[in-house]
Amino acid sequence: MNLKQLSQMLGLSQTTVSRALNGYPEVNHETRERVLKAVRETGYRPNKAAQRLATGKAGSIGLVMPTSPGNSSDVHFSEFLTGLGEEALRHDFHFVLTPADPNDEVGALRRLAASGNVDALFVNYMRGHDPRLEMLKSLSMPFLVHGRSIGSEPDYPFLDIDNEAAFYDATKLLLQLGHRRFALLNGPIYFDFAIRRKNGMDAALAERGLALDEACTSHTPMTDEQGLLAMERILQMEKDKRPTAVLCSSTVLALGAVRAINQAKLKLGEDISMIAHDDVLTLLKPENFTVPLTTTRSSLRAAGVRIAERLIGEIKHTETFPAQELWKAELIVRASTGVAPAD
Amino acid sequence: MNLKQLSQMLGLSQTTVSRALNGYPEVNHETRERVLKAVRETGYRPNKAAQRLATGKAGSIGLVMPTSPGNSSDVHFSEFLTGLGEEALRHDFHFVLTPADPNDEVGALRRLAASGNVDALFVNYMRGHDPRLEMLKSLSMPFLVHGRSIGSEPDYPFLDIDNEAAFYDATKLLLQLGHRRFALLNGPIYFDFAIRRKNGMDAALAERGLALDEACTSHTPMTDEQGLLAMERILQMEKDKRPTAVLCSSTVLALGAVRAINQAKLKLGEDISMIAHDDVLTLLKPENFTVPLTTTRSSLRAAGVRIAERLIGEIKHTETFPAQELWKAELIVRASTGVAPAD
DNA sequence: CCCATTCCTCAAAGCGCTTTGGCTACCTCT
DNA sequence: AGAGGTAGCCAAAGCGCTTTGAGGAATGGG
Repeated sequence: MNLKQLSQMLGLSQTTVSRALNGYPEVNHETRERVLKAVRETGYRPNKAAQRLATGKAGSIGLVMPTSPGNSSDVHFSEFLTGLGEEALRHDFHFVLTPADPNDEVGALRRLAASGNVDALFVNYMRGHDPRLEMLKSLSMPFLVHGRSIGSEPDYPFLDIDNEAAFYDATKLLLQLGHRRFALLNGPIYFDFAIRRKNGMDAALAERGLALDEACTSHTPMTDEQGLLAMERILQMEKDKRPTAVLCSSTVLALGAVRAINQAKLKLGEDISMIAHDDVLTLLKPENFTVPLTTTRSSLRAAGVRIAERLIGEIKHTETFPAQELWKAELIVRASTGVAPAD
Repeated sequence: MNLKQLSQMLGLSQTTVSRALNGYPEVNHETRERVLKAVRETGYRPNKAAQRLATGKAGSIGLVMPTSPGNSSDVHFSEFLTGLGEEALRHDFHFVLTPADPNDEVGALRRLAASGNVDALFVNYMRGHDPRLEMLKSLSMPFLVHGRSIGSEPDYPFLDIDNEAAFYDATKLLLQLGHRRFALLNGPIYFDFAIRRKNGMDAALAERGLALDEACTSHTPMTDEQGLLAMERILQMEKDKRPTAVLCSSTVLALGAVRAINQAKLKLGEDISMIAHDDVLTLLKPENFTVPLTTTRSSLRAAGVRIAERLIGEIKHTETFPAQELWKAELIVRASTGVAPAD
C-alpha cells in the first residue's frame, strides 16, 4: 500500500493525502478525518526512504559504536544508549549504529554522514585533541559531543560533567579526613575524562603540597579485572608507603579493587578509603557493596536522555538549547571513606 | 556531489557510472578505472536513501532495543550487540535500533519493518508463546531469532543454546557431588531461556526423585542486586533445610549471590556450591571471582557474530545457512563446586 | 452582478539512484 | 559480403514521497 493507491482509494490526489497526513492547515477537517481513517484501516505507512529522499530528513541520529574483535563491550556505553533510546522513543526517532574500528572513527563518521541515513551525529568517548571534532565541524550537519576534548578550542556543542571538580572535591574530602598517600585507578589516559579527573585530583593535592605517586596511578580499561590487578599491585607496597586513599574512575574498577582489598584482609573505610565515580549503572550500585561506596555521582543514562532531547530538538528545529552544558557531579558519602589510619 | 554531476564531469551517462560503481560486467575496464578515480578524487558517495528507494535494499538490519523509563540497561544485551557489530562492520552494514517499550515490541517491530529502513529483522529476549513470531512470519522479510519460544511451533529460523542440557548437566554434576537440596536463581520466568533452564534442572532432579523447592527458586531480573536479595532470603532458612547447591542463570546474579554468601560467613565451594551460566561477559569473568565460579559457558558475543553473519548472508543472497542452530554450552568446573557438606 | 478573497484540491516536478531496453560499433563466422 | 554476436554505452522509466504553482468552487464586498 502506497500513497498513490491510498489516494486513488479515497478519490483524492496524492498531494491532499500527503498534506492531510503531515498536518498541513489547508486540508478540510472532514477530508483529513477520512484520510486518517483510511490509514488506520489499511495500515498504510509512508515509505521512509522515499520520504527521506524527498525531504532530506531521515528521522534518525547516527552514532558510531566503537567495536572491534579485541574491543570490549562497555557497560558505560550501553547505560548511555539506554538513555538515548528512552528519549528517542518519545519522538519516534531511531538510531543508526555504525560499528567501527576504534582506529577509524573519523572515517566511520564521515561515511555515516555521507550516507544520507542520518540527520545528526553524536560522538562520545572523547579524547584529548580529538580529530573527530574537525571532521564534525566541517560537516554541515548538527552534532553533539558527550564530553569534551582537552586541547581543542571549546567551540562545539557539548554535554559534559565537571570531571575536574568531581575529583577535586573527592580528593579534598579525603585530605580533610587526614589522608596523605593517594592512589588513582583511572580510565585510559587518552580519554578526556581521565585527563580531567587526574587534573582535578592533582590540583587538590598540590594545594597541600602533595603529589600523586606515579606508582600509585593506573590507567586501564574500566573493567573489574583491571581494577583487581591494579589494586593488587598497589597493595604490594610496604605498609608505610602504601596509599590509604584510592580514587576510582568507575564503580566497575572499584568492584575489582574492593576484591583486592578484601583478599589482602584490609578493611575498606578503615585501613583504606575509597571514592569511585558512579555513572549510576543499573548493574552496579555503590550502596550495594558490602561496604557501601562513597561516590561522585552523575547518571550516564540521564546524559543520554538529555543528548537525545537536544539532538532531536535541533533536527526538528523546534527548540534551541544552550550549546554547552556542564553538569556537576554529586559527592555522596557512604561507608567506604573514613579517617586516615594512624601510621 | 551526486551521480548526475559526476557523470557529466566524466562525460558519461549516469547508467554507465552507476554500473561501473556496482561492478557490472558490461563496462570497459578503462572506463571503470576512470570512474573509480573520479570517485576517489571527488569523495562522491551514493545517497543511501535514493539507492534504497531504487533497489528496495537498505543495507541494514533492524533490531528493537527494549527500553523504557523503568527498564534497566542490560549487560547481556550489549555484549550481544558487540558481537553483531563486529560482524556487521566487515560487511559495511549497520543497524537501525528502534527503542521500544517492552509492552509494545510487536508494534515496534511492525513499524520497523514497514519503515523500509531495514532488510532484515532480528529479535531476542524470546518469551514462551512469543507473539512476535506470528508477526515476523507474516512479514515477507528475512528474520532470525536469538533463542526460541517454547509453546510455539519451531518452524522459524533461530540460533539458540541448549539451555535444558546446560542446566541438566550442571544439576547432574552437583547431584554426583552429593548435593540434595538445591536453589535456582533464574531470570524472569516469562523468558524462554529461564523456562528451559528450569526444565533441565527439574529433569535432572526428577531422575533422583527430587524436586526443586518453591521457596528456593527465584525469578528476577538478572542484576547483582536481585542476586543478593534472593540469596539472602534463601540463606535465612534453617541450616538443615537450606540448600547446599545453587544454580544461577547469570554470572551477574552470581555476583550478588556470592556477596550474600560471604556476608553470611559461608564458604563458597565448601558450605555451599554454585554453578552459574556464563555468557562470557567482558565485565564479569567467573575465573576472577574470589572463589572462581564453575559455569556453563556460551559466548553471547559469538552468538551475535553468528547471527549477523547469517542475516547479512541472507540479505545478500550469497549463502544459505541451516535454519536452526542449537549450540551446546560447555560445563567448566572451577572452585565454586565441591562435595556436599555433611549434615 | 462582477471581482476579490478564501478554502480546498490537484497535476506535475523533483529528490538521486537503479535498471530496462535499445542502439551503435566492431568482430566473427560462413 | 551479409548474418549474427558481442562489447560498450545511453536515454528514459521508475522507486514513493513532498512541494510548488495553479486552478476551481464557494463566499463576501462593492
